[in-house]
Amino acid sequence: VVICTSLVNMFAKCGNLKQAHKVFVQAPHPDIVLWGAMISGYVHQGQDYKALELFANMQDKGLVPDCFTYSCILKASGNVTALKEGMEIHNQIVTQRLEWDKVIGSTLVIMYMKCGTVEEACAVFDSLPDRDNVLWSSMIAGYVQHGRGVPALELFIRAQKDVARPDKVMYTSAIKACASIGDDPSHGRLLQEHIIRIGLDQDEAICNALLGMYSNLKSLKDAEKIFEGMQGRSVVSWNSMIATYAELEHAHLSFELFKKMQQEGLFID
RNA sequence: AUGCGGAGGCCUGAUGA
Repeated sequence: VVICTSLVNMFAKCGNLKQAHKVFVQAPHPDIVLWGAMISGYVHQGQDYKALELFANMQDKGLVPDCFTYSCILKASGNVTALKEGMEIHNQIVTQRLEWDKVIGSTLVIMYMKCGTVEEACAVFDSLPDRDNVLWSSMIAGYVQHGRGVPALELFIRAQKDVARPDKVMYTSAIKACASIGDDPSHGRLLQEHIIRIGLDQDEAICNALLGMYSNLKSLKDAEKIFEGMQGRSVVSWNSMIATYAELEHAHLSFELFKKMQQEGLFID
């Protein structure tokens, strides 16, 4: 069954769900890990309803979910905004006393945020004693998605004091928060200065996020500065800059950059 | 024993509200 689990995982992650399922149904002595691999596979491939269905089947067979299965299924519930199912699963988690698990905690927050229930997400967040980078950034990103940039930034400030070392993802979440705050670039500039100070200013994801931020803030000059200051520009950065020109009504510059991109021999997708 | 089968947050983009 261990080998089969590994095979299910491999086939599913490669996108071959048929083959994964075939191994899954033939596996001897199916256990919770095997089911977890299959459920995870469906979620990975965006088949969230299939995953929920499988989760129900698993419980009908008398198998008790563990942290891994719960985190997968909460992700699936969030993806399809199945709030009712998500809350039922949450209750079940509490009865099993697994609600303090780190991964469970952040997937609960993500699920509630995706379902539009910010209050529920906050309640979970507040109840957790240990908050890591993932939890904080999930929370910040959730607020941003609901257009609440100011509270998102306030969270970021708290997060910086709470966490040992804020990581890249946390900074990109904070950048997005700044981007979502109207047309006021001051927060964004301060954050950028900080990012330069800690030496993260050549990280590609960070640069792309900053570029996008200045684009949102309609500050073309700043966006160009970021783009030009980048060492390794990927297709993403080019697309970002081209889109920025287009959005800020510089169709000509947008096209010029597109041509330049082709000259540099980059793949256009 | 944070290792030896499965789990969590991040970068641009599509004709449109």
